[in-house]
Amino acid sequence: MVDPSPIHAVPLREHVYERLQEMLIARVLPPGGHLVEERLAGQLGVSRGPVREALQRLHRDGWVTLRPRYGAFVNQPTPDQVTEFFEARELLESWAASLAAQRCTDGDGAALLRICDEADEGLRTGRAAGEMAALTARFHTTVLEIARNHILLEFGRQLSHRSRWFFAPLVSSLAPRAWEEHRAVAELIGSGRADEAAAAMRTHISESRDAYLETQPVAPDGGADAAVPAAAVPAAAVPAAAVPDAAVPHAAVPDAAPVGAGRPAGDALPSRAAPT
Amino acid sequence: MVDPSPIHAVPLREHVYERLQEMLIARVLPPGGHLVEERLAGQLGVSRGPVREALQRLHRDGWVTLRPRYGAFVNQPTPDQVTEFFEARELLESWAASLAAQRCTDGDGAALLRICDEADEGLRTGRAAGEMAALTARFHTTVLEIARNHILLEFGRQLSHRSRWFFAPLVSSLAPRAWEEHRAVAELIGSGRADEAAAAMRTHISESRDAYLETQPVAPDGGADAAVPAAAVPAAAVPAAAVPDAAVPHAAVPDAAPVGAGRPAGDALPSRAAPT
DNA sequence: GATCTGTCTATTGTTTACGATGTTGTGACC
DNA sequence: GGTCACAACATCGTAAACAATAGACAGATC
Repeated sequence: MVDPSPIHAVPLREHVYERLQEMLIARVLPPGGHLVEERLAGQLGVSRGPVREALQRLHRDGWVTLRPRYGAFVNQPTPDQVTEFFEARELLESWAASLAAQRCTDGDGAALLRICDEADEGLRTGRAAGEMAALTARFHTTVLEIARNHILLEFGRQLSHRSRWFFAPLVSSLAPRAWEEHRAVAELIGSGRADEAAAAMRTHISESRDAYLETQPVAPDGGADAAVPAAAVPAAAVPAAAVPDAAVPHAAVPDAAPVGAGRPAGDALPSRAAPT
Repeated sequence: MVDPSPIHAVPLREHVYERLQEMLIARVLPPGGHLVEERLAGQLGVSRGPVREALQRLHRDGWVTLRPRYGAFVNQPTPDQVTEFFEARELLESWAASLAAQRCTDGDGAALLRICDEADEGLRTGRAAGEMAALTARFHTTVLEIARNHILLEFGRQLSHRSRWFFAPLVSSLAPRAWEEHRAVAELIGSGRADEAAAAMRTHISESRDAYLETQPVAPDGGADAAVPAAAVPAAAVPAAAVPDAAVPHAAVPDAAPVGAGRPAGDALPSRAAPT
């Protein structure tokens, strides 16, 4: 079962973690679904060890719930979680914008604007939604990097991933507006106007939250309720959308290609968004 | 070798994680030291599995550095890390104080003040430094809880633990002053004055940083994790540039009592500080 | 003497197998 | 209908083994 390609520069658990993240974002692993170590291990072509470790990290990062002796279940955002998520983002990122404005070099500012340019180009040419989402993630991560605080960066990265998860079904709908706001933030950061940059970022995230809440009905809190009304869900697919959270004892999970199946480093996965 | 007590409500890795944290705070595992899975497993009376998982979590929480095929090394705070740490704390906790002031119930306010009372009592009677540190942690965690944002709470908890680690050697010296400030914050939160509470908390943490820097000489830079080159290169992997240099290849680590040796739940460890 | 090279050792990364334990759901029974 | 025993399932932990590799060390070469 050892895969023939000898390149294992990074531990398997990392690959598994990323693969599972992709599957969660793509809703291949639907909210409420039960993640069984052995089944995942079989699907990914590894043993249970790395899967266990990846699941624990997914748990710490808020993707799944680990019930001590029973298993891992895919989280689905409750209204409270959505509120808290955007609140945290608003805090962290507006502060990051402020710090970034104070610590921004010419190169940093240029890098931010380059991302905006690339996004504009992408919007004109109608690039894939996944790529645009990756660009968005890169913009926000870059702001965090310019702020030059590794703790903040780490926290922000966690939030950024979850953001991709939330927005996966409707990512394209709000892109043009968002990128106007991104550019405004970038210019304020580049010119060192800290307070204005922070305010702009706060507004941006606040609007992004409103857009999310208008478009995306959140699951009712308690969880006993099944059948999320698929009404307002845009045509953006969502394969197994209405999943009853409680009681999906054996949610059938489609197969997936084994991990680490020979591929040196580039790892041509559909969307590799998390930058750096 | 199976431990005779049958009560394993929580996974062993949790116990191991907490035990290792204690050992790190107590400097039983000294900064720069090499943590060898098998040795720790032997010392704690468990197998390698739970130790691996605990080490990975310690890595993710910033306690140790994990070098892919070589091992786990205890971090030691560099000046930059100290700066970033207090910066992050100042942000998170002042924000939390503001939110807490807006969302504080009568019971919440009373709980905060009760902690302050207990601390005053402890200061008068000269209670152990470890207990006072635990009280401090509890105060800050309680503020985060009153803010009612689980993401913020989780981030704050991570910072709080590291705080105990930083301050372990000098925890008693700044206690009385700190508790005056704590009480001031508590009263502002209790009376709902958000902006003032935030400012007070910011001041408190800022002073706490100054006290730390005056007393504690920080190690010269070049320590733990790699330096992120901020923006510019999005794809570059940057595999841990600056190595721990300190080079304590086989730091002798004293023995420790096995984990989970009997004891149902109360777990009478010397200082059980992390509240909830 | 300094540098390069090859070997050796220690430790991690991963797999496999097994037993113990806790959770959940089910069906018998009252 | 409600309660209890039981079986199925999945995790949790242990143990043992092996491959791969990073680092240390000794030896050869310049």
